[in-house]
Amino acid sequence: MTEPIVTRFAPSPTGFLHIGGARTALFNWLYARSRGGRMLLRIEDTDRERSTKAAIDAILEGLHWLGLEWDGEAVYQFSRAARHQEVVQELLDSGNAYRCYATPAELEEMRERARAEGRSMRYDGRWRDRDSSEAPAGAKPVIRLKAPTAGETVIEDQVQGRVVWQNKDLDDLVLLRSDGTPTYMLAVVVDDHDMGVTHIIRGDDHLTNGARQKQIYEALGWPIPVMAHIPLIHGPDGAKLSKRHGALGVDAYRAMGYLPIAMRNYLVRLGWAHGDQEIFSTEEMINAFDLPQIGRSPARFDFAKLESLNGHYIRQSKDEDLVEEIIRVLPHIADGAELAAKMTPNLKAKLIAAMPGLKERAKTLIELIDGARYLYADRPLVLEEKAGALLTPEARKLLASLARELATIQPWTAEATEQAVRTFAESNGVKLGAVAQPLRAALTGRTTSPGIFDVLAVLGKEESLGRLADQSA
RNA sequence: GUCCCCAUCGUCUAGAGGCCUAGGACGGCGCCCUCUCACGGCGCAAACCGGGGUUCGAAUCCCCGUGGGGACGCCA
Repeated sequence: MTEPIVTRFAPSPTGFLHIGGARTALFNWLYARSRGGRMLLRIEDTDRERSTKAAIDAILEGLHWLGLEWDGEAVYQFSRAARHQEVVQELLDSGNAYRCYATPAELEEMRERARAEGRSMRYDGRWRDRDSSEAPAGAKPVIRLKAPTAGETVIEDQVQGRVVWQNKDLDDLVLLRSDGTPTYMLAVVVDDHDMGVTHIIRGDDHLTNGARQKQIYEALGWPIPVMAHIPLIHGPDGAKLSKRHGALGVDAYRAMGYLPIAMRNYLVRLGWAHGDQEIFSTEEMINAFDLPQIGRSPARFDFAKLESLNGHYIRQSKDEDLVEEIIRVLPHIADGAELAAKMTPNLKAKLIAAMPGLKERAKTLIELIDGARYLYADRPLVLEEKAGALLTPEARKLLASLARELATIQPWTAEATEQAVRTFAESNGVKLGAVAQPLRAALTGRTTSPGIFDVLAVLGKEESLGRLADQSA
């Protein structure tokens, strides 16, 4: 038997869980689930200045919402500082690390000069072979890795393939800051090792870090995890994702009315494909997912496709489930409280009854809520501009006489009302649309509602006639 | 500047030397369905970045160019 797979998602809580992070989490989750392994969660909060509780909560909640559950307790990196320092001492003892007394100003000047002379801006190793006794009195050193200066560092990446760096191009990175706290580069290696992580799947902005981290693993004599660096997601314009396009927190996508299952389906197809298949159930995704099939070029974020997928899943959802989703999203959207306050069992039943007619034409939960407005809006109904235009004096007269016709209908069904309206239009010598459209406007206040016969059925005889009376008076 | 990665329709992608007059999906356009809007059905337009090789044969392999992207912090 092969060893169990352990993946991890390791966000830094300096902001919300953005779309790229969500995809990274999804890939880690899928990989672990597909091989019967585990996905761990580690919060990289060693930057005390920028890490916030709010960001941690947003990340945790975002993962929950997306249905990406991790295994075990979340690990907080900051709490492991003592262990990190212990490992650095080991490195110091084995001669794989050294104290560097160069000041920030000195380093800044060094980079400045390198830039001016067109050389790479690496640390030049000025304290690599100097003794601490040469240090200025009272100076607090950083600890740097004594990285190899010759040969090469190679990563056999599951996505990128074999990537080679000349060691002379890699400098001696800082392991411990002058205040004694560990840097990200060191903490990641120690934590991944201690947590038993076997596969590191992360954004390809970490590819160079991968090489540097491999040097730390080698200095420590630890086994190196399998790495997979996935391409970043770009905005519609091909540039780095900014707030303007897709770099919103996942909570923003929830607020826009997207379903978790649609998000997962959209995200998994960004940079990954399984033949021509577009729609994946979660189970299918898990079964088909693999690292080498991930493309190496960055993908652009496309709202239109996300929306199309979301529409697909809305249409496919059960009516009851959709109403539950609506209720669940209410606290997260503007004006949601208003509807939430009106959510009686009666309204809920009406919403469920209206779903079949509504879900065919909604791409988001928001559109669904909007389309159902005729069920919960205060009366008198406020008409949309276009709807108002439809209710000409002639149309109102027509509707008034239609109301008298409808009042005689015996079993109030969609079929019966349709028959009555058609007959009415015919006997008045007008097209069905000439009656149906003003009727929709009068009953729903809008022009693009569901089929008017569905509306009549859902509202019921009494309410339908009441509203007709309101608008045709 | 140095190092690294990438390059098929507008977008996501299929394609692992002949199956490609390059396939699917989203978007666009047209037609059908139809009480509106959608859904659904049918159809159309739309791509192998450029140049050299290798080969009987290249979207697929190699090199160069060009164009994108990422990394070069006592941030993560």
